[in-house]
Amino acid sequence: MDANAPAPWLEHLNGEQRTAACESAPALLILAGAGTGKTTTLTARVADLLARGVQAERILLLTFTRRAARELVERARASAERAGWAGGRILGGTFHSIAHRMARAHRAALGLPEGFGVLDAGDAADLLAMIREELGHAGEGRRFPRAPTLLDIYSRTVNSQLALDDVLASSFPWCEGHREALALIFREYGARKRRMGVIDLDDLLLGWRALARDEVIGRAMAASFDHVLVDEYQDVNGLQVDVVAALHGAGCALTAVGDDMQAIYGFRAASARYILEFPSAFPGAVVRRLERNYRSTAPILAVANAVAAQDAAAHAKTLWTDRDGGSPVELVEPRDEVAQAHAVCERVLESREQGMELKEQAVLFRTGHDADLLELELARRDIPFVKYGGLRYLDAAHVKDLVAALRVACNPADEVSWFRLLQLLEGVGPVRARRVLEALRPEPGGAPDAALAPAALAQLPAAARTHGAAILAALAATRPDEEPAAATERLVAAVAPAVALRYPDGAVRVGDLDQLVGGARGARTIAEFVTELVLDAPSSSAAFAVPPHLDEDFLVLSTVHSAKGLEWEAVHIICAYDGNFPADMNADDDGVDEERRLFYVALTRARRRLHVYVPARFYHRARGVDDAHGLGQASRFLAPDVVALMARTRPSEADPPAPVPAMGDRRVAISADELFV
DNA sequence: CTATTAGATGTTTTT
DNA sequence: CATCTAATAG
Repeated sequence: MDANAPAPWLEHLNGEQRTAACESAPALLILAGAGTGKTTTLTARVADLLARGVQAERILLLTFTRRAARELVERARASAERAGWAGGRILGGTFHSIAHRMARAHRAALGLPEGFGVLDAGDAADLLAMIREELGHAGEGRRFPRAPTLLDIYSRTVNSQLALDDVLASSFPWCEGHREALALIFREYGARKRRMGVIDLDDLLLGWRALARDEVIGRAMAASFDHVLVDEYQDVNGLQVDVVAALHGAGCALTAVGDDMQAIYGFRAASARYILEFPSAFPGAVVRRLERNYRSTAPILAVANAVAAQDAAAHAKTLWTDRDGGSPVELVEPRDEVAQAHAVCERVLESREQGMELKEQAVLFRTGHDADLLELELARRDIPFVKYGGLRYLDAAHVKDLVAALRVACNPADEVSWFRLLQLLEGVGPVRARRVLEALRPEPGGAPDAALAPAALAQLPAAARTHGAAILAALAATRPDEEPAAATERLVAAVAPAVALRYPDGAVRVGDLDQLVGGARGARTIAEFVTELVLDAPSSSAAFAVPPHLDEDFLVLSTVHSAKGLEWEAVHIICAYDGNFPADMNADDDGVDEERRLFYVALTRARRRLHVYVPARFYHRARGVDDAHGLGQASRFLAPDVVALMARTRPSEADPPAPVPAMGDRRVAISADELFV
């Protein structure tokens, strides 16, 4: 490539970015600090590959989220098209979604039935809960890990590829006494999944690795790609590295991009170790660094660098910028979380007055919970917002109910979904659900069949028969290969009356379900639609303070984890007190290092304005219950040398005058009519 | 057998 | 607060 006349897709890159984008070594590691143009460089590299004649469909792009995949693929395609390239589709997605694709292509080799289902975390926990109960660990008086904890242990064991003993000793020492019982449960869990014809998220990775390592299949798989590019490599775990290594070993060129300072998924058995060991794991690998930051002002970078410097083990990698000026980072110390919510709102509105759209501002926090009070305050002030992270759409009980129906429709062997669906009916608990299920089996041990409704309905209490009959009829009428939207519509109609009855706010929930019908329109089969929901769960739809219109301006609320890879003009980091940030559940040395990186990620999301809030008092319980509170210590990451770089706003200044709610248009009902209906 | 209640308890982050 | 357990009412 002629350096004097760069190709159009390389024009806007600086020297270090261009070198990285055009590197032709078979293994390349790009160590890219926060805001150094990582995405730009990766995009340019893809465009460059296309220009050099690599076929689009022979490029595999692995990213951490679907959103990132879409963005990268679109940008790369756009710049390649501008350069006159046309045609071909880059294969891009998360490890899990690509793994699913591979599993579908090699279903038989993996011993999976047609239309096999993928359990999300909630389903997996339900299945584990079922086994836990059957094996008699439910009410035996002594403490035994609950289903979500069981899933944590299981998942961590699989993803770290360590023996159960080691995982228990290092991460779940309080469960060590249950070693045998746990092993038994996990074995049964595997057997049950096989019988039900389903796999979980971890199985997707296990399956892909098995395929990639197979003499014949793996070779064919690798032969279909020339280049594999992996984004956010600091957050891969051992399984994912195995997959990538297998492909590379069979001839695919490998590009990894990441920043060890931003490794924040240790709880998922990811480790920055893999990015640091990249050069020795892939001999001959070329390493390129990007250190010039284009995102943030100097004061923000200074704070971020000072926090990063607290990590003794981290690479000395100081970000620099030649942008001068910028307002100092503000450290706000409100009296308590109520005052914090006020302080955030004041600053958000002030920035908006100065022309900064709400969308250009974000509030970041350690846990979804941290934003509770703020959400109330935003709602009170009519400030629209969207919350990412925390509760997901798929976690809502009624959505799970419908998904259970969809799953049963394309896989009658899925007993966990049957179980859930049946308990939606009035007067049906675990015992009756089980009896109905037995009545639905054509023969003992066989898969339940919705067509056997008459016998099953006899097991239901009278009140549940109408709804039960409607649901079973809708299931019996549904074919697995049917148009997903039509099937979803029918099932929603059948399930809706039961949902409306089951939940206090039933009407709202039914409305939610109708929205799913629209979502089904894009998918080819029901099974595919459900899998899409699992692998790319829409983030909470319920978190709107005002009705959502996508073109409307709204403030972004997000966990730091969900904010990864994103940036805003102004960032507000709330609840930065010790015990929360770092979380004291993560207080061992490795844990604190990871929390520090998390804090670093939060700091480096900001372009021009950054505010860090440390409430002096915080409540142990969300609100109202009692007055128990702790005295907040500022996060240990806000060490004196860090604070010295910030502008402090003391409590008295941080506390706005007591809020005066607008009372002008309020109405208070004094009628007692509702008592006499 | 299920629904309802009271009381205890735990409690992140995500594909 | 949400979720689970145990005890009791229907």
